[in-house]
Amino acid sequence: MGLLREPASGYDLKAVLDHGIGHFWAAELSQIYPSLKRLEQQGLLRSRRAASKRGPGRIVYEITATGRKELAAWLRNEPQFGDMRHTFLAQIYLMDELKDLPHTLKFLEQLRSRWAPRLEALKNAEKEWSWRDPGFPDRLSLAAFHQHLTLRMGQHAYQGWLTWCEESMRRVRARMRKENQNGQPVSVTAVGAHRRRQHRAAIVLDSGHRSEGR
Amino acid sequence: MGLLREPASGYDLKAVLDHGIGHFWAAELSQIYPSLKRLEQQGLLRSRRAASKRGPGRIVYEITATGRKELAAWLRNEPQFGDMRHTFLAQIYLMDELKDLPHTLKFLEQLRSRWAPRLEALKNAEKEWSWRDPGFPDRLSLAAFHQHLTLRMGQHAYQGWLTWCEESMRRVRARMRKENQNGQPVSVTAVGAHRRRQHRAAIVLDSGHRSEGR
DNA sequence: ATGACCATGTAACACGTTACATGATTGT
DNA sequence: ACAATCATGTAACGTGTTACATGGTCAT
Repeated sequence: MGLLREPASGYDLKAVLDHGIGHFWAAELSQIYPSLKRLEQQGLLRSRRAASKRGPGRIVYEITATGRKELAAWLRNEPQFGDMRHTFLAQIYLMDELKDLPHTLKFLEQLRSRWAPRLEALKNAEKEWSWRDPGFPDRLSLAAFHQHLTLRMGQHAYQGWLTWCEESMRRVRARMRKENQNGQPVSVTAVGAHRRRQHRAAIVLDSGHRSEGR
Repeated sequence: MGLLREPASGYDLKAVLDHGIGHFWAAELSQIYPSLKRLEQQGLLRSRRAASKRGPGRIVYEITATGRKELAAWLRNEPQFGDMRHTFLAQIYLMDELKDLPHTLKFLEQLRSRWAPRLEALKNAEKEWSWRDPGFPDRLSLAAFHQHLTLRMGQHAYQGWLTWCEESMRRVRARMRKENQNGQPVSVTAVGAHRRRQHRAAIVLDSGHRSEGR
């Protein structure tokens, strides 16, 4: 709920989630539909039937007064931080196991080629917005203003990651050059040996071998 | 698994997760222990008993040859991206509902005061590392090199978020000034008056009500 | 003696995903 | 005819969290 201050069906919601705010929230239809039903039963949403051009009848939900109260209370809560379990970082963390810097480099390139287009997409979204909205950056409606804040967050996040990617790729390349010159692997100090004993947990394998994270 | 290239107990693992690499991976003991057992049964880990100064006997696990093969295979997979469900962004996205820019500002301050110390912690970790390791940035062991990459990622990520925080706070303040000039209502909220109920109110659907993200 | 830390585990529950199931309409 | 899109749902499964259960050692 919360997206339902304007009426929408479960299907609509999925579209918003995928295209509008995909960079910080996602959900599957199989999760959305039961949730809508439960929230309606709790009196936080109300629904009505509506026709549809193609396909079966839609069920359009909207937030109730009670729902708004709940929503406001939730918004006044302290910020809630998710768990950020960045699997690809765990992969890099352990990637020395492969002793294969070219692979590390390739891996970083893959990260870049995922994020770069997403950053572009967010920038384009902003640009298009600025065209169609006359009071773009400074005279947005309150709702649009808050939405724009989250859009900017996405940009800063992707930008940071991409900067890191470039830095890392430079460093990996430098290290590869050095290895080639010496003809020797570089390892001098076993950092893990003194204080920074860092091990990597079972969790990595628990997460299974799925190749794509959305 | 994967952290177990050097032997460690479940308890050790938890400590590493919390202190060493908390910025991209977390797990609870109640998840770790069963996982270790299962992975041992699958032949990916082996265990032995060990004494402990305080408390009961430890069970120390270590990766097997089979486990290393699995690990290498996993590392050669494509990067796996988690879902990044940033609840706090959803809160901001919907925060226009409150019509209370001072609250938005306070919220952003809370974000900053969470991230700023974490960025500092990562910078300090790097600085201490540079002291105790003579070949710090350029002559690290292969393992340490990869670990350092992930450390840098944490820094870039927090840095990006903080930059966004500052930008956003500037914009919110500017908007507040403008509202004051125009004589438009700046909703006055009794800051202390709200009870901080734990809410399962959920933004879009029902994201739970965890108050802290680690 | 009290609390902090070491150390291992189980049970119930919440959450999310994939796969399955159904069926209409529109464009090629 | 076939694929894509609209539209709603259920079932099985896997993973992760909280709460519960147990008990030893060390410092104050």
